[in-house]
Amino acid sequence: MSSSAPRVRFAPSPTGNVHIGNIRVAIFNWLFARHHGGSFLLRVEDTDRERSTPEAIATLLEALAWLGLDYDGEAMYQSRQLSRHQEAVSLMLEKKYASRLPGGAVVLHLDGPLLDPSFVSEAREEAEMDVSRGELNLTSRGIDYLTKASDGREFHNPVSWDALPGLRVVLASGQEVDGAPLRSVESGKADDILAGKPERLRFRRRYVYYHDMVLGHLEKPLDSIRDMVIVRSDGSPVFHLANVVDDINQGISHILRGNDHVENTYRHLFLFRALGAVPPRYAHFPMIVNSKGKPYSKRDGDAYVVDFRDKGYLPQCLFNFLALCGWSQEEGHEIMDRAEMVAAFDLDRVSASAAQLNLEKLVWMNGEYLNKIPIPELVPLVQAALGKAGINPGDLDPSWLKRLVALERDRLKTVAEFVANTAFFFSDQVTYDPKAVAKVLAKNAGAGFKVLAKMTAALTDLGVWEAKEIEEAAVTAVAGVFPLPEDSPFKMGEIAQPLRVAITGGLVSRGIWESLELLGKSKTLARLATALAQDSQVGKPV
RNA sequence: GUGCCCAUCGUCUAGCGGUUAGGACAUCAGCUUUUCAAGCUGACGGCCGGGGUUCGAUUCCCCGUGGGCAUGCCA
Repeated sequence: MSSSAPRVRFAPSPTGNVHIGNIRVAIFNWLFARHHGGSFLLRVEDTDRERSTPEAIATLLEALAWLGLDYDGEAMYQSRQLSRHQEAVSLMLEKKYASRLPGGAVVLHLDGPLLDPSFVSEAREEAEMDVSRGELNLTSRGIDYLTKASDGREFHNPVSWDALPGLRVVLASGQEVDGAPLRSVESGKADDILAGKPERLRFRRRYVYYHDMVLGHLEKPLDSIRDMVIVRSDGSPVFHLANVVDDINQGISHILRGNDHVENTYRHLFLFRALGAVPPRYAHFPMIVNSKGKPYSKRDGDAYVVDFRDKGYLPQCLFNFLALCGWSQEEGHEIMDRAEMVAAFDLDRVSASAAQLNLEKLVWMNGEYLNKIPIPELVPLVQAALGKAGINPGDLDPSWLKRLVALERDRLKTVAEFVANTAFFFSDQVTYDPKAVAKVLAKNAGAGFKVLAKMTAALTDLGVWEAKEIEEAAVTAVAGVFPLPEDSPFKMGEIAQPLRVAITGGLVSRGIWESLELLGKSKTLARLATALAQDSQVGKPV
């Protein structure tokens, strides 16, 4: 094991949308590299010509940049590595590790010298294989037997002789015979055995194994791993080949990826061996599943990185949240900036079980981030969100917008929410919530309307249009005194709420006096008039 | 069919043989309040089942069960 700085990579295939499960893998790779002072490389696996468009690649790079996942050096493009892939195939063909099938495809045989003791065990315990469900055929390198699944599908199971040490065959008669003659068909004894209808094969099991930095010691019976096609009939390299060759060429020391690749690992080990390379160390992360506990599919639209951006989540928050999906600290620290995460990141603390996204917690966390973000940082985000909502931020007075952002920020959960919360500032067409009108204005024979009527004159005459003055004028006009005494027949809610409904149309907003100040005198008065005009509607549904 | 992986409150998780099983989000209640929130305080809520091993299992082993993945000339 080398003690030099690790080199890890993120190797997505650009499909036009970056899934959060993938981006979390990128985050873990990035964290691992930065924690150890290593390199985080990017490899774009763009061999799927149809899906790998320049736009798809741009989307990918944009997502990485948005989350601050800076990669070291130039990105490698898999589609440009074809000659390297071909060289690798020639080498394996030449060394007889692989052979060309009649159709032109190339297959790597997991037997012979490739069974390196560093990842393939010696024969161990006795094992048995049921071959009674289908026919048993002999091949040049081993056997091939058929199995049938309950749904009727048939599976070919080619197994090399090397995977069946000490082979014995149990015949239909119950008799157990030496399986060695099967290897030398010429002896004629193989026919005898096959004629005896083999039911079970007995042998001593060998295992392919490796140490996973998350899952621990992992192994899989050699007889359950099939030879692998590395080049298709049309001459193109398959994923496994390209992936491994590129990893070798990029000098990757640690492969950190999703759980769904565990099975591939057992086979990739052979590829590294066949190419004379030392395999990297591996770590496999659990998957992220949807609210039903199932893996995200293309239909779970919520799961794309851009969706989270569009919904108004902060990149630093999504980064933090995703990092916490499967990784945790013993002390339970959750809100962490990048430096803290880099310092604390440790594969030993990565969970092995699947994580379901707790979207409500993401909203909460985004609020935590938003409440602390400096105003100057939030303003541009708000401007973008407003722009998307059809409000030209260029038309707004910058200092006014700054004050509005300051007013909103403390309780904001997402940037997108800002637009909804402040809609009444940007449109004179106030939409009255019927329930709010009924509850606050119309109730008690229009008590709310009366309150509005009382304060209208006072506000009209008000000279200094600032929150404090507005409050004083309004309260005095309604209650006759200011500040409101404890024993006043008026509650603050009875004064503020009608005003809030009149101005915003609803029951919820930030501080009403501050809101009025920002809205301005003339608009405030205009809305009071509009609201008062609804008085004739009392008793009717609005 | 075969193989591999996983399993603690509703969700994310801490726990690495002995704990009143801890925290966060959500929920509920109380306080506070200028509505709604926020905030504060508290409550509710969990070791998938069965066998072992052990003086003692959430923890270790085995068997189930459930979920996921693989078994592609997809990536």
